[in-house]
Amino acid sequence: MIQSLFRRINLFINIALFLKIFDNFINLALLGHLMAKIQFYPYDLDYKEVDNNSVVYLFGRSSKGKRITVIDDTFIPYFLVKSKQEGDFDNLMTKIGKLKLEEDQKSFSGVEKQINYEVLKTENITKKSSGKEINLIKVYVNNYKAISKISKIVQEWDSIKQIYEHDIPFLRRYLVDKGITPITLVEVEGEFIAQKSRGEVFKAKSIKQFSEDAIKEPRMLGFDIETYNPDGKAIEPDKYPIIMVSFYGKDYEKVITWKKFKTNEKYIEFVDSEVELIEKIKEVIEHYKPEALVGYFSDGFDLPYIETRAKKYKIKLDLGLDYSNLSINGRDKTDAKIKGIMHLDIFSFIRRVISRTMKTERYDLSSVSEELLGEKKIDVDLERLSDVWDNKPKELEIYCKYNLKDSILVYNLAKKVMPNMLELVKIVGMLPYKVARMGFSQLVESYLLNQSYIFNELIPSRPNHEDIKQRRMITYKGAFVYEPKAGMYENIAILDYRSLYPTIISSHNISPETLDCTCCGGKKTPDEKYWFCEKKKGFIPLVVDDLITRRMRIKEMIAKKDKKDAVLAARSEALKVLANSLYGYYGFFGARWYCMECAKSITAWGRYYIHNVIDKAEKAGFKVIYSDTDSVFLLMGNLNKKDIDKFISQINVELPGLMELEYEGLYTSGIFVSMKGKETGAKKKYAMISEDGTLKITGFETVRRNWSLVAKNVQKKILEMILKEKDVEKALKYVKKIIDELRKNKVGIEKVMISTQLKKNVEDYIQIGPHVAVAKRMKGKGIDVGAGSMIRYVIMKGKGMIRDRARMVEEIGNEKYDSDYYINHQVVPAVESIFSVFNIKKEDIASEKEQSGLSDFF
DNA sequence: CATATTCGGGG
DNA sequence: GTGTACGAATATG
Repeated sequence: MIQSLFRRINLFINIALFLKIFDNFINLALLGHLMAKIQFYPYDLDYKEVDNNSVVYLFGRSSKGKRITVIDDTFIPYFLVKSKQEGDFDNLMTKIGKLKLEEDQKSFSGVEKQINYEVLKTENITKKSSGKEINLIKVYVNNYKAISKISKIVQEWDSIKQIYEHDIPFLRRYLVDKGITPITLVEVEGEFIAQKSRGEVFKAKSIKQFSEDAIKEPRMLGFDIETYNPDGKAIEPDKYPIIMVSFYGKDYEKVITWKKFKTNEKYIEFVDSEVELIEKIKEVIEHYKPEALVGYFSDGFDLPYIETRAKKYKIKLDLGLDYSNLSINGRDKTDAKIKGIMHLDIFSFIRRVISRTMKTERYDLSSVSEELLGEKKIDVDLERLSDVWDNKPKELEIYCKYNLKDSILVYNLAKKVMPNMLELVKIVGMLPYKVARMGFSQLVESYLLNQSYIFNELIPSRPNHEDIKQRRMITYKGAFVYEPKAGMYENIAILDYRSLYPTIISSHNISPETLDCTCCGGKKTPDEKYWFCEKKKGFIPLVVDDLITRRMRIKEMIAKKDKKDAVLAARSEALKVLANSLYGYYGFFGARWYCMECAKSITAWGRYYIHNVIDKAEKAGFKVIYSDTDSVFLLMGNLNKKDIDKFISQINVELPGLMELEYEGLYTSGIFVSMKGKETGAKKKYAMISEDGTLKITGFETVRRNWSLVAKNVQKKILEMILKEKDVEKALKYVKKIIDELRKNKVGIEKVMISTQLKKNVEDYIQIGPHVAVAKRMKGKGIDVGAGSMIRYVIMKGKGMIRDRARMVEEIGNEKYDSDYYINHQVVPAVESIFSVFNIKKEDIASEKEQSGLSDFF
């Protein structure tokens, strides 16, 4: 019955498709093969080999707002060759020009197909390399696969020094050489053709960038699935079905589920089975026509899950604009692609790019939404979902709400970070789909590839495995961190260097080709034996200069506006991120422009400049209490803001180029704690309170998962009491009160519960921790737990090892939790380093007696 | 203490 | 994607 229904639906789709093609034919007839000129915003690209040719497909929005696929087969791939002797060029070019390879390839049907790889033509060109103009042979080949095939042969010849630019990703090469920036307006000449596709298809004769005008508000659709997942176990798409899916877009909200219950919610739609639910997913995407499909961890969860389920039912997920299937790539399934639709996993982008400006330590949808949108997920007990699904469908409505809310959050997050993503796309010139998944090193490299073409710089090759292995072993001295003296301080001014490393690269001309130049013996790097050219600006310093000055211009524009401009702010942020990443890129083992000497020199100069400020600050009468990389913490003492300003300008006159020391702010008080069991102050662990009363906590592990809530809360509370109210006595009393409540078992179970995730199956553990012991017992009771299960347990009173006293919350009954454990292993360790600053020992914190001589401590 | 593994995110 | 994330944190030898 259902089968025949599907056949009917399929037939219907096929008829619709036929009509569409027919419609295109009519268009074609009307056009009469007339060449047309159109403009569109490409937002996704793909390439294929057709008849031994490399063909590029550009998917985008036409200037009329419709979906369009532009086919371009005019680009000829190439690589570069450097010969050993320049005199031999003509002979060599002729020899290379004759290269041709044939290869038989078996196709699906077993028919052998012949593939040709051949050199189409050769050219003599020049490029800059290591600061010099060099002559190269540009070898054009018939398709992109031929690059690796033919370059490998050429590389072996005696007359060849080296091959270059044979390892540039094809689409990257295409975009750079054609001068096309994704998402901005591109002009194409050609004609509309009939081809199976969602939207129009246009065959290009020529293509060029038209303007910097960028696509406005991509049409987005947020989505999220819920799956049947008994016992909160590791996720198993092979075993359990998808039970719900939600979508949220502009004027669109929907939840689809296949268990019926009574509801008045209009957004809930019922189907009869998981099969129908998957078909419905396809239908929604077909009708909504999103340009961007956005999910949260959808690369690693939603889309792979949907794909696995669809495969089980033999449903084709031909969602691409060209009806190609959804493809899940990457060893760890971390890349889900739909051709012609930007699938954006917003989690990936936020964690990689946005995270550096965020406070949250966890990147789950709820924490991220709370920080960026000011709202959380709906709080439901997901562990019950499978039970409700089986036994109490009446209660499913709240789960539908929960499901929809996730899509709403994802949609709003995507909207929020879209300016950042699109600005990065424009600057680095890479596709949104890619940018959303790139780390800093890749973003930087993408930008450098673009800039190389503009500056006519030869692109260095990727390192091979051996290089990477060696590079990984190299370590070098990093930034300077001052060892603070533990204690509480008042009136602290923080000064820092604005963009320290980028301005060092620029001011000291730190670049691979300016390193140890032969034209001038420049100033030697402190602590090192290198120097950098003082006559000719290097490629990367030029790029950094450009990034810094562009950002300054944008900041001026922002200052002139009275309203907050999200796009300008995003552009400024993107430029800053790229400039800041160049230092790390020099030292990154996978980098094309890897330069360990450069990275070393940057940190060496950094140490030099920060020491310089420390020394001069002390001479000027400030007491330095802390310093890390690019910042110094000064005690104001008898000095005031004017003295600070004077000091800063005194430093700044002497700084070269774009380097600048800035005033970060004044903090009314701050606390530095000592290292565990040691006298010395801990680096990177302090808490400060600024003039406006905001608390800044750095390095304290207040947010770690396997701490009980009571310990986390106490730590934060007492930092506030000490810094805000400057009342150590109150803080101590507070801790004692909590300890007393623990002793009397008055603190609620939810606050002493500890959550730890099982990393593997219970049987596989050799070391039995408390959470494993609990899991074992759960198994004994027939509760199915395994790798991935979150075990929540409480340590109970009694004798013996801690693991034998761990109980799951449901087991507790009238028993009491072990107060001593929570006092001595949770609360006291969380606060002892803070109190030891005031000479209060842990015995004093935990002692049952009311502290008699508290005043002794002050 | 060095090396191997696993985790995140998702239900 | 001219392919095979990544960097931190934890577990094991």
